[in-house]
Amino acid sequence: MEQKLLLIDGNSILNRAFYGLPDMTNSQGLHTNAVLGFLNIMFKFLEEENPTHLAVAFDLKAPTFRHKMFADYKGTRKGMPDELREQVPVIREVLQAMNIPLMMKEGYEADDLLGTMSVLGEEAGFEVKIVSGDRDLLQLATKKVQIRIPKTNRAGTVVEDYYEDDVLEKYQVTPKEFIDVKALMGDASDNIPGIPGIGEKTATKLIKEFKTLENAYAHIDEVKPNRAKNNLQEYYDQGVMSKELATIKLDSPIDITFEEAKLGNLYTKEAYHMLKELEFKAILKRFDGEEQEDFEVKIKEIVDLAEAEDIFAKTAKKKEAGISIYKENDAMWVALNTEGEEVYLFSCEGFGFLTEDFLYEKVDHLYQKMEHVAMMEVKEHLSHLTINEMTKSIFDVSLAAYLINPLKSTYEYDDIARDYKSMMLPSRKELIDKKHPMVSDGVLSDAGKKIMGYEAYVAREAIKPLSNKLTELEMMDLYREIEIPTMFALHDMEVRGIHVDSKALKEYGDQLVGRIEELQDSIYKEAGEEFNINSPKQLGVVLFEHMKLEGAKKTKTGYSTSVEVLEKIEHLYPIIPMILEYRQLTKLKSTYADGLANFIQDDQRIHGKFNQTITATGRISSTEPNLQNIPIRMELGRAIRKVFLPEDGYVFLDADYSQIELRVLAHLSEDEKLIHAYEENQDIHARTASEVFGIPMDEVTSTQRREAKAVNFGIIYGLSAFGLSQDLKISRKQAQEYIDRYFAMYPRVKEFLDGEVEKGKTDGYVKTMFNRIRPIPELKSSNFMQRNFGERVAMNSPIQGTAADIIKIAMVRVNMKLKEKQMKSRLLLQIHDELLIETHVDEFDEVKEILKNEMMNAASLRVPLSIDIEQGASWYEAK
DNA sequence: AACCTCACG
DNA sequence: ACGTACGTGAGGTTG
Repeated sequence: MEQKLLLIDGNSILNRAFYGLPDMTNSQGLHTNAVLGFLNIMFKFLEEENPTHLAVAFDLKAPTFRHKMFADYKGTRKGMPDELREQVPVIREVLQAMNIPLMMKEGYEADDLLGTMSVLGEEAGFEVKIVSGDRDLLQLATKKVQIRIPKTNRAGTVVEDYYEDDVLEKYQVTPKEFIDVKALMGDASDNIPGIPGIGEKTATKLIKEFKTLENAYAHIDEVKPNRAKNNLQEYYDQGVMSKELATIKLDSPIDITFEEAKLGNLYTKEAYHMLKELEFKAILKRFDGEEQEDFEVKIKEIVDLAEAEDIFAKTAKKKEAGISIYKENDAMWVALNTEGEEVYLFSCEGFGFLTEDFLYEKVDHLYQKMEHVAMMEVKEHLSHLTINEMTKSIFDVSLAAYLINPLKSTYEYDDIARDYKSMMLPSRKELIDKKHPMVSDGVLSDAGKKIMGYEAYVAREAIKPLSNKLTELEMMDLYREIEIPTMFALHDMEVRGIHVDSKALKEYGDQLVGRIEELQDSIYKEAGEEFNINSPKQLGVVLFEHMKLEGAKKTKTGYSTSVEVLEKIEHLYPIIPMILEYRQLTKLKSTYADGLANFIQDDQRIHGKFNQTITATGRISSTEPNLQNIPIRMELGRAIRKVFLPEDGYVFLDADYSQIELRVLAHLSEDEKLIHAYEENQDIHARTASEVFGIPMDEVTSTQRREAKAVNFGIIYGLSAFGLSQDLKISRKQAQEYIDRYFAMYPRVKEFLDGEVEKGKTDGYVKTMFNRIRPIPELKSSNFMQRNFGERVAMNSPIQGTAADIIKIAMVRVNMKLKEKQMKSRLLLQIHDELLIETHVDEFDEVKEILKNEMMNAASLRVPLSIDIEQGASWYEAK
C-alpha cells in the first residue's frame, strides 16, 4: 500500500479556524474557538485522506528572517489578537498529547519546514498532502504533492485542491513560476514588496512570456507595458529580494523522522484530559469507551410505599437535599439525592403504590423540615407545592447560577456541573433524541433516569459552591429578598393569565386583511410585477434594480429595505408608503392578531411565560407569547389593546414609573443638577434642553426639547455621537457638540459613566444598586468594536439593572400585599416599568393606594420615584 | 439555523 | 479606519 503523508500548516489553519468560528471560551475563560476549529479541520482531513503519516508545522515565535527584514518596510506585521495568541500553545500541547510530531525550528517558517518535508516525503515515495489556508504554498505542488486549501463559506467548508496541473490551469503558470509572479506583484500580508505598479495581471503576463524574473530583466527592452518596464528596471533589486523572500526553502533542517510521523493512537489519556478541560464534548466522543469515564450516579428505584415513607422520613432529618421532578401526561417521577452519588428515584408510572399527590406532599414536607432543598427551575413546580415567599429552604439552582453569571443561555445540570464542580456530564440534549425519548409508553427511559439522577445530584452538590459565590459577591440578599419572591410573583401571573376577547381579536384581524389585500394589489401595480413583498431580498431587487429607485443601501446579503432606508425616499415614490403600511399591517396580523389567538386557552385567557434567567441586566422576559411588546406607539397597533379585558366586575389599573432610568441615573451619579430637577418635579427634558442650549426653561422650543430627550436617552444607552446623530438625523459633529455640552452641564454624570467603565475593566463586571452583577468580557477584547460595545454596556447595565431591581421589588410587594389581604384583585403583567392589575371594583381605591405606596417606596433614592396610574375597561383605555 | 425586520421598555 | 446606540421575542424568508 502506498504511504501517504499529511502535512498541516499549523499557524495558518489555526488562524483560519480563529476567524472562522465565533468567539468561544471554556468555563475558565480560556479562548478555545481556534483550537476547536483546528481539530475539526484536522479530523476532517484525517478521515478524508486516511494518511499513514502526519505532522504539523508551526512558526516559532522568534521573529524570522522575512519579517525582521521588512518589519519597517510596510508598517508592522499585524500582531495576532490576544484571544488567538493564548491558543497557540494550547493546540501544540493537544497535538503533542496525541503523539502528533510538531515541526518547529527557530529561524524557519512553517512554510520552509513544510516545503522541505514535502520534498523529502516525495523522494521517499510518499504521496504528500499539504493542508494550509495560505496560497503561498502553491509553489510546492507537484504531481505527487497536493496542496489543499479549506475555505469556509456559508454552507460549510469547501476545499480547493491543487496538484501541479491545477495550479497551471488556475494561474496559468507552473508552481515554480508562481514564485516569480509573487516576486513581481508582491504580497502585502507577507511583507513582500514586489515591483511597484505591477499587479497580478501584469505579473502573470510577464512570467508567462519570460518564465522568470531574471529572464524578464535580461529582456527588459521587450517588457511591456512601459510602466512595468521602467519599474522593473528601477526596482529590479527589490524584485530579486522579493523572489528570495517568496521562495520557500526546501533544504531546512528537519528534526523529525518519518518513523515519528507515523500515525499512531491519537486518543491518549493525556489528550482526553486536555480536551475535557477545553470542554470539547463533541471531540471527546471520538474516544473509546475506556477513556469515557463518565461520572455515573447510582439510581435506586423505589415503588414501595412503606420504603418511600421511610426514605422521606430519614431525609427530612438531614440538612440538604437535591431534587428533580419530572412530569409527563399522567405520570410523574421524583429523584432525590441527600449524599454521595446515591439517588432515589420514585415513580408513579401507571398503577404503582406511589401517587403524584403523595410525592408532592413529601417534597413539600422536606421544604418545611430541611435547611436547603435544591432544585432547578423551581417556578415550574410551584403549582403543586405549598411553599411560598417565606419558605427559607428554597434553593433554586438556576436562579443562583443566573445571578452569578447572567450571560449564559442555559442553566442546565451539565452547565452547573461544569462551572461549579468541574465535572463534564452528558447534557440532556446528548442523552435525549427522537430514538431515545425521556419517556416511552409511560415508562421513564434509561436516559430519563440518568438525567433526573444527574439533576438531583448536581442540585445538591451545587448548593455550597453557589452559596459561597453568592456570598462572596454579596448577592445573597438579592437572591433571597428579590429573586426568590419574584419567582412567586411571576408564577402567579402565569397561572392567572389575562383575558382576551377572541371574537374581537378575530374581527381586528379580518379588518386588517381587507386593507392588506388592497395594498398588495396597489404595490404590484406600482411595481409592474408580482413578487413576495415579505421577502426583503425580492423587495430589494424590485425596488432598487427593476424600478431603479435611488437611496439603495446594501447589507451583507443584498439591499436593506428597513424603515430607515424606506422613509428617506417615502416622499419620492408612491410605492414606498404603500410598502411601509403593508409591513405595518402584516406585522400586526401575523404576530399579534393571529399570533395571540393561538395562545388563548379554554378559560379565554392567555397564560404567557415570564422568564427570570434570560436577560443580562436582570429584567424579566416574556414568551409564548411575548406580552411585553404589545403595540402602543401607533394608533392602529395600539387598538389591539382593546381586546385585553378585565373580567366582569373588574377594571384594569395600570401603573408605570415615570422616567425611572433617568431617576436612577440621578441617584447613582449624585449629580446635584439632576437631583434638584427631580426634587422640583421639573420637566426633565426641557430642563436638559435649557442647560444644553443655554436658554431659560420657558424659551425651550419643542424641537429643542425633543432633541434633549434624545440626549437623555442616549446617556442611558452609553452615548455615542454616531447613535445620537442617527436618532436625531443630525450630523455627527452636531451630535458630539450636544454630548459635550451635556457633560459640561452634568459633570457628575460624566464621572459616573467613566467610573463604571473603569470598574468594568478592573473587576470584569459592573453592579446595580442591589449588587446584581453584569459581567462584561467584551471590555477585554482586542477588537475595537467589541470593546466599544463593552463600554456602552458598562454605562447602561447599572442603570437598566437598578431599574429592573426596583420594579421587581415593587412587583413582589404589590403581589404579596394583594394576596395577604386576600383581595380579589391580581397582578397580571409586568412590562419593565409598568404593572397591570386586574382590579375588583370594590377594591379600586385600596389597590390604587397599594400601587402608589409600594411602587414609590420600593427603593429609597436621592430623588423621588414617581408613577402614573390609569384605569380603564380595557388595556387600551388604561394606558 | 441565520438573517432581516419590527414590536415593546 | 473601524461601524454602533441599551435590553428583549417573534414571524417570515432563505439556504
